[in-house]
Amino acid sequence: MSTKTEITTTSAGDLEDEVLENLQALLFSLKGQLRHSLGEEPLALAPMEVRALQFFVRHPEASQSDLVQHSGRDKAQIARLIKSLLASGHLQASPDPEDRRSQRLSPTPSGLALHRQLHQARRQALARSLNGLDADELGQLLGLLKRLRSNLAGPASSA
Amino acid sequence: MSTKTEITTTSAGDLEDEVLENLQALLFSLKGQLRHSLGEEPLALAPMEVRALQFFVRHPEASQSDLVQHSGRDKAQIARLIKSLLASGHLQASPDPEDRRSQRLSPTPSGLALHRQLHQARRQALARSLNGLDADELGQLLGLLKRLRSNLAGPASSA
DNA sequence: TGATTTGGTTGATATGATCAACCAATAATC
DNA sequence: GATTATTGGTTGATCATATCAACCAAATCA
Repeated sequence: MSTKTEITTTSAGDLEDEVLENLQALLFSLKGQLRHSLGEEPLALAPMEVRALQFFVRHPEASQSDLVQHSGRDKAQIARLIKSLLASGHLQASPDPEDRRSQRLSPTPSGLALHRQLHQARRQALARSLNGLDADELGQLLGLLKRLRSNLAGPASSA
Repeated sequence: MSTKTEITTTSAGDLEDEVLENLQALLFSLKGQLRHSLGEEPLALAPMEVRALQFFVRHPEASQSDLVQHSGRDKAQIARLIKSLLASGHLQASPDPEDRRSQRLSPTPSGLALHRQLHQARRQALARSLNGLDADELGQLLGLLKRLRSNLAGPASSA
């Protein structure tokens, strides 16, 4: 496997650049692969809806703002995702007894069923990309990714 | 499959799931960080335009379809990116002597200058996320990412 | 009580991405 | 050489993702 990519003509920082590009390319491919595994037939849910649903499967009775915090996404986006999931009947809402502004969200049976199905398919796609990695390497990868994330988690520099 | 490590607490696939989520979250944060580093002031170029420009800095005189192949993106998207870069004067086109349908694209001086500037800022953002990783770990990460990518590179299963 | 914060909604808009239809030049075939 | 298929590129339509700002009403603080 002579990944002689290039003759390290310039500076060492190019390695870092490569990390970025590989991350981007990998996620792009993975996205395609997911779509492929999940939806030969037109899938009912957009990817972000799937992820939102997943969150409420894992954290039933959570609120909308819980998801906002957990995901870091804009609350407007989350609001629309949830609206759509409620409309499609994959999520159900019950009033929060402690705060009348807010609702507690949980998957409906059909939401759960769909989630299980999607989960399966996602595993397949994922497994394909992780093919050939042993547990050690998987752990390494995960550890590295988490470190990168935590490096960024702090204050946004001057903000 | 080498299903030798079945003893895990929940199921082994959860680790894989975590990889996906960390990838997605990392790239999301990185995107935000990039925007932060690059454009306190409203940046002239959209992220994908930056990447397209980068390609032609690295491969001057390449054609539009070269970028399509290299990036795996839809040719319509590429066409619009290039159109915009030509309009903003960061790319210039010269006719391909061997094929009158196609043009050879290169960065203009201003394109080059902008690219250098963006490259700097990107390095900063990137450096932040890679903070604390030594060369070894960086190499590991890169190697792992490339392996994942190549796992997906093949034919899309049955399609 | 009034001021501020918080949970959520909505509108506007930019970007990213995909699909399909199409044109013109080229390459392939007979 | 005429016919056909392929290729490089363009355009339109449409969807998904994302961000920002304005806003409302319930909740909390002072």
